[in-house]
Amino acid sequence: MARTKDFNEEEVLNKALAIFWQKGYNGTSMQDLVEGLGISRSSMYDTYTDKYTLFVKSLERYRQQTAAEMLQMIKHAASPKAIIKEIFQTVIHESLFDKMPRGCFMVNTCVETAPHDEVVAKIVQDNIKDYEAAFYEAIKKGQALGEISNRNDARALARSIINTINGIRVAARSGADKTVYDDIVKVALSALD
Amino acid sequence: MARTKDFNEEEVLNKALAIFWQKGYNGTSMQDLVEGLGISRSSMYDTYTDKYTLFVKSLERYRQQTAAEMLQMIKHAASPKAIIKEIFQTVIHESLFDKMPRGCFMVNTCVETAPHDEVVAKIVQDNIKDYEAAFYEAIKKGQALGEISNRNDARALARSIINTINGIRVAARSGADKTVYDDIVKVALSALD
DNA sequence: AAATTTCTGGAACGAAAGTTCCGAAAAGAG
DNA sequence: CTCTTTTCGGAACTTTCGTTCCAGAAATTT
Repeated sequence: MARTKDFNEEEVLNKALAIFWQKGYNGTSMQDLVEGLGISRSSMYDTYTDKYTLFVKSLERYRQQTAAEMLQMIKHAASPKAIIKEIFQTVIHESLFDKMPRGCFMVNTCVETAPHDEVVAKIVQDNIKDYEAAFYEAIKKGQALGEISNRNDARALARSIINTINGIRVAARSGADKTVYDDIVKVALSALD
Repeated sequence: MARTKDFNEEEVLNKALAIFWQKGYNGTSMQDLVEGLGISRSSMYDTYTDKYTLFVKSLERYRQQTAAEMLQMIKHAASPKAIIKEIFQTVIHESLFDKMPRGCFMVNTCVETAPHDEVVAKIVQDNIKDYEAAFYEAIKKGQALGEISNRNDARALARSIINTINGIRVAARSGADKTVYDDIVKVALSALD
C-alpha cells in the first residue's frame, strides 16, 4: 500500500553500533547519530523508537555478529589450542590496527552501562556465558586430545581466557603496544601447557 | 587576611571521586556533584575550576592513593608470591562486597574516557607503568628466591597479572560471582609455579 | 494515473546540561 | 571593633540534550 524505507535498516543499525562502540552510550548524542547514520531524526525515531532502544539493538546486533563468528571458529576447529591461539592473535590485531581504539563493545558497555541498567547487564552476562560455554567445550576437547594440560580444569581455563581477552580489550582503549599484548598472550597460552 | 573555606578540600575531592567512580564522567552531572559534595555550585567552581578539571583531579587522587598503597604492600613483602596472592584476594573481596559494583576507577576511565582525551590517557598509562614496575620487581625477587618459576620472564608475568586484575575489575561491573573470580585467580597463580 | 500510505527534513519543544554572576554572610587582620 | 577579603547559596544564562510535530515529497497499489 505504501512507500518503502529509503535505507537499509540493518545497515543503518551497523552504523549506530559503530558510533556507540566508539563513543559509548552517554558519550553519543542524538545529533552524533543523525550525522553518522545519514538518515533524518524522524526516520530514526520512527524506526528505532528512541536512543536507549537503539543502543540495546546495537548491542544485541554486536553480540549476535561476534558470538556467531566465534562459535563458528571454535566448532569447526580441528585443534582447539590452535584456535585459541588464533583468537588471541585476532584480538591483538584488532587492538593494534583500529584507527580509533574501540576495544570491545561488550566490555565497554559492561563498564559504562551494565551497573546502572539491568537489561544491558543481562545481555552482557548472557554474552559471557556463551563465550564461556564455547571455550569450555574447546578446552575439554583439547584436554581429551592431550594438547591442553589437565593442570587446571576446563571451566577455570575458559574463564581465565575470557578474562585475559577482556583485559586486553581494556588495554586497547588506552593504546597499549604490541609487546604488552604479546607478553600477556604468552603467559595465557603457557597456562594451557 | 580573609575567610577560610568551610569545607575540607581533599575530603570533598574524595566525595567527587566516589561519584565519578560509580557513574563515570559522562554519567555524572554537575547537579549530581552539587548534591553529593555538600557544597554549593559556586564553591565547586571556585575550588575545582570546572567539571573536567575536577574529574582529572579525582583521577589523580585515586591514582596516588591506590598506587601508594600497592607500592607499600609490595616493597615491604618478605614473600612476593604471597603478596601477589593477597592482592588478588583483595581485588576479589572488593569486587564482591561493594554495594555498587564500582570496579576500578582507572579501568572504568580507561574504557570510557582515555580514547577521547590525551590527558586522561596519559594518567592511565602512567598508572599502568607504575604497577608494572612494582610487579616486575616483586616477581624478579620471587624468581630469585625460587618461589616463582622462570618459565616466563618477569616482565611478561607482571603484565599478565595486571591484565588479569583489569579483567576482574571489568567482570565486577556486571556482577560476576565468586566462583568466576576464584577460577581466574587460580589459573593466574598457576602461571607463577 | 490516481489515491493512499509512509517516509523525509527541518523546525520547535521542554528539560537538563555546564557555567557564570551577584548580593549577602562569614571570618581573618589590623 | 571595623575593615577587607573570600566564601556561600541561589538565581539566571546559554547551550545542548532527547524528543515530538508537521507539511511536503515519494513510492506502492488499485
